[in-house]
Amino acid sequence: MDRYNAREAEPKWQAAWEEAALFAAQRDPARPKYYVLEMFPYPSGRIHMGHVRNYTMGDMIARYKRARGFNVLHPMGWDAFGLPAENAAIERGVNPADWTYANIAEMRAQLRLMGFSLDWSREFATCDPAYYGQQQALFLDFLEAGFVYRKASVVNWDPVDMTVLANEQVIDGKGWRSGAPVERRELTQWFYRISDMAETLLSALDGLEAWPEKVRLMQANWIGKSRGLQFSFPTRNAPAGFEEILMYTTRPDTFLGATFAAISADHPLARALAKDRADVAAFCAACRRVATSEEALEKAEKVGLDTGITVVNPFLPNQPLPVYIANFVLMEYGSGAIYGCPAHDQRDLDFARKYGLPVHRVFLPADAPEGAGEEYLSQEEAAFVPPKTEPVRYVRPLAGDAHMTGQTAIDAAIARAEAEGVGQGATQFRLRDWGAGRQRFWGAPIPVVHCPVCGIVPEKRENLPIRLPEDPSFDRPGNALDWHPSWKYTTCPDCGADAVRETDTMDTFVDSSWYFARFTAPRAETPTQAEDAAYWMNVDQYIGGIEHAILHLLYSRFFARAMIATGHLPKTAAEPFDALFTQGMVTHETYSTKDARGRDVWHGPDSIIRNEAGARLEDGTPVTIGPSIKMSKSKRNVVDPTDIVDQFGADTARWFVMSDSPPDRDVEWTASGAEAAWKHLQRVWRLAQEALAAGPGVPEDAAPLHRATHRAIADVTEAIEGFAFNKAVAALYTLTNAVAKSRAPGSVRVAAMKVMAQLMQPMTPHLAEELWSVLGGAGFVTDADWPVLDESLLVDSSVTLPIQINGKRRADITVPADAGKDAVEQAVLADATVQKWLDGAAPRKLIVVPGRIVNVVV
RNA sequence: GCGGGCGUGAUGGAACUGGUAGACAUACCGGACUUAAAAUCCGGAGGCUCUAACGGGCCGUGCGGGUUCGAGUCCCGCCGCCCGCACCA
Repeated sequence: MDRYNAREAEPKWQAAWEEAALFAAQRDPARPKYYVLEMFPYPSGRIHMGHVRNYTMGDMIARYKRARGFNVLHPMGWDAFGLPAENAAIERGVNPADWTYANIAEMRAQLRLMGFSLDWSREFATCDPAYYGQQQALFLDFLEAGFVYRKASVVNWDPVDMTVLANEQVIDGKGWRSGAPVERRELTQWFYRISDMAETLLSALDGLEAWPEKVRLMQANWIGKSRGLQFSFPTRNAPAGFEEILMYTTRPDTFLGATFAAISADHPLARALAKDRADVAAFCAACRRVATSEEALEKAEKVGLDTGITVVNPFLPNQPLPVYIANFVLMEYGSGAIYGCPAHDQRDLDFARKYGLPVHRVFLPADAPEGAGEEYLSQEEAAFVPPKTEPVRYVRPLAGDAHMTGQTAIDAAIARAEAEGVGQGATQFRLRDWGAGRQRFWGAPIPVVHCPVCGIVPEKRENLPIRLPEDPSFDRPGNALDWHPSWKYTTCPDCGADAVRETDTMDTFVDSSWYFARFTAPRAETPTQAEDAAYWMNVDQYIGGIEHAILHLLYSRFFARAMIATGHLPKTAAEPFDALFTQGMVTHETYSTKDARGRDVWHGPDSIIRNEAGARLEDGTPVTIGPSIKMSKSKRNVVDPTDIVDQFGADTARWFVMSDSPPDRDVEWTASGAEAAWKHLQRVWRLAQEALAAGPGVPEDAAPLHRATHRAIADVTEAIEGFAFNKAVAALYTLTNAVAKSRAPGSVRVAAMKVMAQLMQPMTPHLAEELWSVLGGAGFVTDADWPVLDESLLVDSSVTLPIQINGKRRADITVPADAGKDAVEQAVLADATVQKWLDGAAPRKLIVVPGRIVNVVV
């Protein structure tokens, strides 16, 4: 009997689908649409197993929905701007565009081998001028509508590479590439006004019911809403212009526990003082030397400098508070100034003890005994920070009773402060505006011109796209657009004077913030096309990695709203992704040996001989087997999907990554697992051949196979709908076993195998086509309707009920499925095992759950 | 520190709103076929224990308690692991 030959069948069916243009989506208002999208890849050069898993999930949904009669849009493109292309240019002297497009060609070919049902006619790369030109048009509309603006801000600056660094690119205070100490610089930069939408972006999260709770929480935390009191304290001894300091607190109930105030080193008052006082200047400079990364901040000791200035708390006029400049106060949050309440904040307490400041208690645990120690903390005590919802006993209440919860006290404190004109309730967000300019070459140029006469002037729309030059050079650090001999020199679109282009390019997150909308009309002369956007939006199912839970998804939600406001999307697209699924990673064991100096040397799976006893290199050197972790080049625990396709075919890889592990968890790639998947597909193929060759068989055996087939239809359908692909695979194994055991007539087995082909089509489409074809199915199985479930076949005529005695299973009983409670009770009481346990007595209790279980209490 | 999630055989995992724990698979063991191996097919299997056998018994979902006729599932208290966020005032 012939084996199933994936190497021949897969290209054959891919070509046939292509020929029939099965996956080219056409707008068709008569049919319900379904838009399924996987996060598009960065063209790094090769696809990896993570891609295979991600796109197989999307393909399963796309193929399943198509079979259910939906008009499916399932596009693919390339998130093609970014630093790796520039690094390749610097290291190897290649042109970033050439490098990128070569990678795209390579990866496109690899993706096509997988047989995904993608509409390749909609493909684009974000580095295509046709794409980023429309992005520039969007930018101009956003600028006009006020969604984009310029402001000065403090950034991490690498003085060697001459570029701004993201916090993630600062390692131990040094630039990740240059190793130079990072400076904090104030630069004028482009920003998206996302913070104005903080409230909307937060409250709309509630409506995203088909998003993982985890992602919604992460976004909510990132937006970081807090309710508190904003107020000013009058100053003494402060320079002119600083008669008061604006502050913010979320715990105004601790107002009377304030014993000091602190401002950021970047606070205007600190800067003013630094001009005249060397000690202040030196201290502030030292604070700034610490990079803004969280890691660096956490390690830094909390230090402060007494300015000699004091502020007066209007509720404690006789206790002026010293004002410190402190390294832990952030200018970016609130107003850059705080008061310290050491008794109820550990950080403030550490600071107070270090500088010998008083520690005044505001409240005690509700059940604390009255008496000594009520007003001041002893030296050993930690700060008392109970949840706001917990009732406590106030010894220094600003307003309200002695006994109340923190929240009640906060509300009362705000009310009193407002009534006395001392401050007002205010909401703060952690979310800051999105700095969207990068001093890099390989990004979409920001389409504005700096004119010495007119200032910042938007480029004329008819001049878009503003293309990147095709001949950049990377022989010196910094932004190649800046060094280009001619590119930036232009004339002012308004007055015609000599002017220079903006050389900042857009953050690559901009590119990915609207590509899903562009896919609905990828060749339109405007960013989107109204009918297409109205028909295809929203994305019904979005699938990608959890690593994009915050930035990409938040920026996309912002962009969708800004695009609605500027007329590029229908109002219904404010939340562009109806459902989100975050898939787990593909992991693999790691293999290491030690070199002469005792350092780890990593080995790839294909250089290892692995058996039960362990692992060794081909020359016999024993190898240490490490835990299964995400496939990565540095640990070399990578399996190339193309190798698997060569060896077993795409269907095997697809089947394997859907098996065993739930899609939101990690799946461990193993050689034996891949082989087992391949064997299973071969087995299915063999069963089809056997079914075709089978004779009349045993007619009585037709019914069980018929039932097993419909059980599989029910289970696979439910599993796919519920994103439980591992259970869909399990249900198909069960059906396979049923066919293998069946002695039903050949025609019945052929019918079962045709259903098998239909149910396997979303996972292993090539094998499914081959089966469908030899079994005599009409047309493509890819184009066939989903099999129709006959629910009556799911019900058995009799059921076996377990019998528990005192909650322990002791026996079982088979009764007609429609047997009434009385009939079941009688049958149970007649059962030999039950009679043995009852020993002649009547049961104390008899619980019958129809169709489920019986419990006898003796 | 804050927030979230998870602990089930050798392994990945399954178990609907409390109702036969371990589906399905991997690895493993035994058998058939074969000169042999591979492939394939058939069978076994949570642990302990009693029995010559057929069949029983006890224990068992991280640990300890609770609710219930009945708990992997619900409640309380611990332990461990993973992930995200964090000088956020």
